[in-house]
Amino acid sequence: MGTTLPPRYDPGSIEKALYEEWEERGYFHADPQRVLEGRRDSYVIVIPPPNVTAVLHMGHGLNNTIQDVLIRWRRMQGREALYLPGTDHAGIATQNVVERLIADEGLTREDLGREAFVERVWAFVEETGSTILEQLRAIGCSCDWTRTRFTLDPGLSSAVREVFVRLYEKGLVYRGEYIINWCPRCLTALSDEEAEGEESNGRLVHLRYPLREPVAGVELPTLPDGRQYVVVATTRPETMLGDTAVAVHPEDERYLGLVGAHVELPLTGRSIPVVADAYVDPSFGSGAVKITPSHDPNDFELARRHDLPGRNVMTPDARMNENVPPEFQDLDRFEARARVTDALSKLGLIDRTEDHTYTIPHCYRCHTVVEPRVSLQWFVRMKPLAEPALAASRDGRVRFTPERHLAVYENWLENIRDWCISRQLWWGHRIPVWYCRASTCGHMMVAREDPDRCAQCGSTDLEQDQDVLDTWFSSWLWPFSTLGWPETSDDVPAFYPGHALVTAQEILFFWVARMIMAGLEFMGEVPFRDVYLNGTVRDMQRRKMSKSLGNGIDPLEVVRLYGADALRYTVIDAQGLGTDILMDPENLDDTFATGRNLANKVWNAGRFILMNVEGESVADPRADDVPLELADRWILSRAAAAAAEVTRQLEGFRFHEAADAVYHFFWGELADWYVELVKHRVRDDAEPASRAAARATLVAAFDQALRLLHPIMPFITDALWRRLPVPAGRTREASLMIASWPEPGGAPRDHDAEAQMGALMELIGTIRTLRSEYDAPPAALIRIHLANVSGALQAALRAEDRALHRLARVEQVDIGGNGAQGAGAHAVLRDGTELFVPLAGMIDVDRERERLTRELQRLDQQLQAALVRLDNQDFVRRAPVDVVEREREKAASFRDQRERLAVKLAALGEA
RNA sequence: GGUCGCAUAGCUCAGCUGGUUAGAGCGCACGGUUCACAUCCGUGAGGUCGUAGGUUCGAGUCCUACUGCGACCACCA
Repeated sequence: MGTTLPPRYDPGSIEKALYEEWEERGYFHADPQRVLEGRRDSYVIVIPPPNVTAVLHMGHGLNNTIQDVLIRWRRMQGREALYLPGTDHAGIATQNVVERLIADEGLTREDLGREAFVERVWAFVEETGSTILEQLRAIGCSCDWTRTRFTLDPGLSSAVREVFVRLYEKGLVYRGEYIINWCPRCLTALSDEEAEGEESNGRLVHLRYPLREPVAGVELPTLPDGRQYVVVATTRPETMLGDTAVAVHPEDERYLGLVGAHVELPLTGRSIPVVADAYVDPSFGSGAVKITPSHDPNDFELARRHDLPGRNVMTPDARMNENVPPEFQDLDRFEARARVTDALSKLGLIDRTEDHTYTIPHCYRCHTVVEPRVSLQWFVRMKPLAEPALAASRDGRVRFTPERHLAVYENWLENIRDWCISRQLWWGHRIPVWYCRASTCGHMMVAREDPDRCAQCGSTDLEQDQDVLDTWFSSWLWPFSTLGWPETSDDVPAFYPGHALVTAQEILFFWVARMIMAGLEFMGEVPFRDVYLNGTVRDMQRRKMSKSLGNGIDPLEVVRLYGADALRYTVIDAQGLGTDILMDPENLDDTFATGRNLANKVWNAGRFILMNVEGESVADPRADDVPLELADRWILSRAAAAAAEVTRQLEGFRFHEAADAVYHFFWGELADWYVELVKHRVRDDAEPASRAAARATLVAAFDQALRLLHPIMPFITDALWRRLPVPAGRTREASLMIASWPEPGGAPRDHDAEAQMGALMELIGTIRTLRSEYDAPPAALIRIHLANVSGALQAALRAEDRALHRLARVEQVDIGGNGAQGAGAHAVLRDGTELFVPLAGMIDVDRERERLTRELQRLDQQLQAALVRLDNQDFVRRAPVDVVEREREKAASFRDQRERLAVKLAALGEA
């Protein structure tokens, strides 16, 4: 003992060593045996695996802190808590990063070839891939690092294969030629979710398509050369080169005679038919639509219905191909757009052009405008998977917090479309499909193990499908693939299903919904009971933090400046239910003030307490022979209340409220009141029994506060907790991390003590207010008069007879009698106790008179309101008895107070 | 176009099952060197709870409409 703590908390000096110690002692490790043997219930959170190339940002900071709070809290509750870490190979994202790297060397991935390129990516991943996991340690995440997983690990890869094969065998995986979202820059297919709509300003160009031959009975405008024409509109004029029809609504009277006729497709000379289809909205534009089956999803569908051919006019990188007139060949699509418009204009075939705002899909990785493209891809049939997932949310097997996300989730599942899972990338899980290359065979094999010969013809000339799977095809298995599935293990039965899934709402569809589907399909159970969707971290202009905007906050910088605890507390305190979090990247001092200040306060309270309890043993305040005083009983009762409150809030994922509750107990009650109340009792010269009780209570209350705060601020709480003395005969864990959570109801409330201290605290507060209001010199001792003193206050004044003197500088208290005369300040406490402070020579009598007048008016209003209510027969008859009773008491008390006030006012007037 | 959400102090937000005088932090103002802490302590000002109706004995809380924001989804060329 004896080493005094420095007056300022220096997180840097304790965090790293503490973390290493926790890890070395195995506190992070979850043991399946303890669960399987029934000794403990599990509590499992799998991390949303960050991209392997990612660097920690505030979004991760918030997300992982929430997870760690839940994990640490449950661990303290005695659960076998597993926080399972890992990373995602992030197909396109990672491939793009490495492509950019080799571009600096003047190389493309084609230059390297597939094998060398993939090796290159592996090298990069091995070199940098643990960065983000290391950073999670810095913010205190208690992950079980012995179970760190990567989506491309052999085990997880075999899970991917198993799932692909099973779905194929069930007929839920199929291959087909469809129109899909294609990124012309990444040169791969994308799922619908990966194509993000972004609003942009374009032009809606109305084109004139001349009729091949005159049609009778249809009123159509004519060109100068006398030919009739129909007008069609498009935002992408270049696609007209791939038109294979024009469509009108079957009941559109304007065009009835036109169906079956042909128009000439300008610039190409091709002749294309007019078809009728209900998809066309007669009220939009001219009511006629150009049909480009190869470049528009709706047109693709319509063409299938009408057996129309497609005509692909673009290369994979979105340049015009050989299917267009020579003058447009090889032009980029946007360049072609301008040239086609020009050419049509010269021919007098542009009817008009208007500005148009519309939403077009962009690649979610590189933001290039997606080009719909017909190609041969692999898909998962989603309806059969979505139905059980819907049922699970409807019967409450999965709950969403905040609840409103449930509707979004269900809406998506109800309208689910098939999932395009093949990607024309090199980095990822290769599709486990082989094609026989023997000229007469061509057999396709879908296999768990790499085949060495064709199952049909025996040829060894096999070629594996060139494509890889969507990254999310491995992520959706994360809750069980990380536990070793499909191999049998102790981990699966011990830790599946898990409990909470904490993530950002952006990946509700990408990941959460699909995990629920996969869990139900392959494990027969939902992967977690609760889905908590945390808010988004934004800057003061509410913009999302991003690298490109440069408005991010580096969590490690915050840790360096204020410590991990300050970071954690700040984000947890800011995480209201369903709210975004606003932080100012320009002003870290203010942004993290809440957490930083609290850490400092905890540290200093710890200093004070340790300073006073060092060197001697302390008792357990609940032991029979400890003569607890009022303040002691009060703070112990408040500690019990805080435990109940914090627990309740955490159970409801109300992080802000949980943080607020600990904060209020710690700072507002323990530090501001209890510590001040007992300062004189812990001194060496204090009365020994009283001193012993105060020291015992101080230690017990601080212990409780540290436990409640530990999930949010693990470092500072453990560091201080370890130095607290242990009551004789008691033992304690080596770390707060594995100590027990104060269960609500574990200690009884003391309602008498709370009422008595409440009255005393209000009295002290009121005296302080009056002193401040009348500018009483801080050191000046005063005398007060009390009348109509409540029983609670009487008891409190007896028990804490020095509190008024110490906390409000009151040197004498006169109770009852008629000393309350002359000029002075008057106040009535909530329990009806009247306070009179004679401040002769110190107060402004006029001002006080004004104040009392205002007070009188206020009381009048309140009295009136109460009387009106009591006058209401319905209220009196129907409202609960205690409510009516309270109203009566209130009215009586208002009337009482009013009378007394009037007297005082009169007295003041005469003074 | 569809679905959902939000509107409470200067700012950011709590207010959970409708029930004492609607709260917190920050900011602001005033005062404070008492041996835990100025990253602190004490005190204060500041609210017709978006608008209009309704339900109820009672509404910040429930219902309806309106206004203003926002999110997600969507095939109007």
